[in-house]
Amino acid sequence: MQVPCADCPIRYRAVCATCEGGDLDRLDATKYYRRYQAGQTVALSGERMEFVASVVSGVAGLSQTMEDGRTQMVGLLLPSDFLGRPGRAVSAYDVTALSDLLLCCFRRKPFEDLLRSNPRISGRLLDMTLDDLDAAREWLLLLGRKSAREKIASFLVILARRHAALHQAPPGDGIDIELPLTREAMADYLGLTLETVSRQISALKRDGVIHLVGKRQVSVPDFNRLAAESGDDSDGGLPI
Amino acid sequence: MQVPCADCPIRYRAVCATCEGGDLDRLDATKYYRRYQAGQTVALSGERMEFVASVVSGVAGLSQTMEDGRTQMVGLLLPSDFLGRPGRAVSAYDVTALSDLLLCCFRRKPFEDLLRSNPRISGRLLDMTLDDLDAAREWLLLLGRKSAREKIASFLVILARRHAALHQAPPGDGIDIELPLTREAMADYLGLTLETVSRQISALKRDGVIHLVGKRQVSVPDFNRLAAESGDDSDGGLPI
DNA sequence: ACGCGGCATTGACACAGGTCAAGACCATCA
DNA sequence: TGATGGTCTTGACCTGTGTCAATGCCGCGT
Repeated sequence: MQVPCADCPIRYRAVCATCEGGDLDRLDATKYYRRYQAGQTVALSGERMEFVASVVSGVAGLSQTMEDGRTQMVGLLLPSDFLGRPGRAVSAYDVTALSDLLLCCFRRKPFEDLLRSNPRISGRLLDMTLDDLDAAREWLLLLGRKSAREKIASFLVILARRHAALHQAPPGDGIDIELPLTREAMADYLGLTLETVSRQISALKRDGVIHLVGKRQVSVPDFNRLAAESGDDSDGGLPI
Repeated sequence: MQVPCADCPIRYRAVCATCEGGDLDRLDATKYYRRYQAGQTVALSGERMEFVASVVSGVAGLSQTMEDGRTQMVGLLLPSDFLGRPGRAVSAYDVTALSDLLLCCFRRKPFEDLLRSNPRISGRLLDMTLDDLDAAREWLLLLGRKSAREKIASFLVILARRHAALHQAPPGDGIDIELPLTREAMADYLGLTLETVSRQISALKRDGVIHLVGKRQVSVPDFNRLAAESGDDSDGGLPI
């Protein structure tokens, strides 16, 4: 049931991207897959997690919850993203499968050994972590300063960009974006309530910025228009 | 004018923490200091930065600005924190000295060589980056879900914790916290306006949670009370 | 001693987004 | 075919925080 690393869909974007030959064989030998259904819990904050993993397909969310129940999603893991912190077995977040999810897992110990012995992998992980940090900081701007409408537009832009990055094609007009999250999960991610998410999506639709196909798919007639609604610098940062 | 690494105040917390003997000599030989006055710009978003650095003393802020001028601080660099991204010379953020600032700098090239050749340093940097990521994610919760009052309290708690961590003593009652930021900088960091910051500080004072000594120093009669106001889990996460 | 400029505080008011509540839509299952 | 439960939408109202404006505080230079 396992795909050989050489044929893996995330081969060139995941932690293993820079591996070759022997290293890849080694990973191939120790990896194992895990599947989760939408809604299932992958790990709980404060509990041990015996593995680290790459997301092969599907979407996972990292979230934090306050004592009174308020919750904020603090990370969205899409295919090729890395889950878990080497050197710290206790999860700092609740990890949930937001859609059906396939993980490519490595037990901690062998993976940490590999990290220590192989600068290719540790370098790649450092780079991915720095990217995560940049993404988190972009999210700080979104949560701290953007209006609800801008938040929704930004979120759609990010989904489109990520989708495009994985398929190596720039996001253009007329693309369809699949929303892998419920309105509630979007609200958790965007620091809003689900009602506000719903209202703003309706407003963007009313204004012709997006069209809805069913409830979970949006099509974007004019990508630049959407990008403009997001409030970000139009020049759009670094190409990835 | 340079302190030898062996006597450096941030010796055991900075990127260089895990270095010894020859490595330390090598760093000692290539490092150089830079000083900035409060308010000075260290780097601008989109411009090249020729060095990476550790903060020796003082406070620096990373911030992002939207086209219409809204700004959000996305990182606060305190003594021992690392500034700059190895492998990417163009700064993604505006970097400002929030107080008088002393940086211990390394030119990019030699530092990147060292990173490649020395797993001690690259491992330490990975660990620090993962800590930064965790800190950023805590900040996401703060920006997305906390009330203005909780934001202020959380900020004070963090300053107290960081101060304590550097001096290896847990934050107790009766401590004084020096605010190294103007109300405006605090507002930028907390996703508020300076007026709201001012009002909430006044409210915390009125309620006896804090006392003000001048405008820039707060004393905390009951640390647990303050921590409770922050809305965080009381058990307070991992000890550092 | 005085006036100036930067910071901070406080008040009055407006408004974006939260809260509460009612219903619509739609797939599933008896 | 209708009942059920999950998801989403929409409306009416409320509240926390932003906005705008006035004033206070304090260190500094002359």
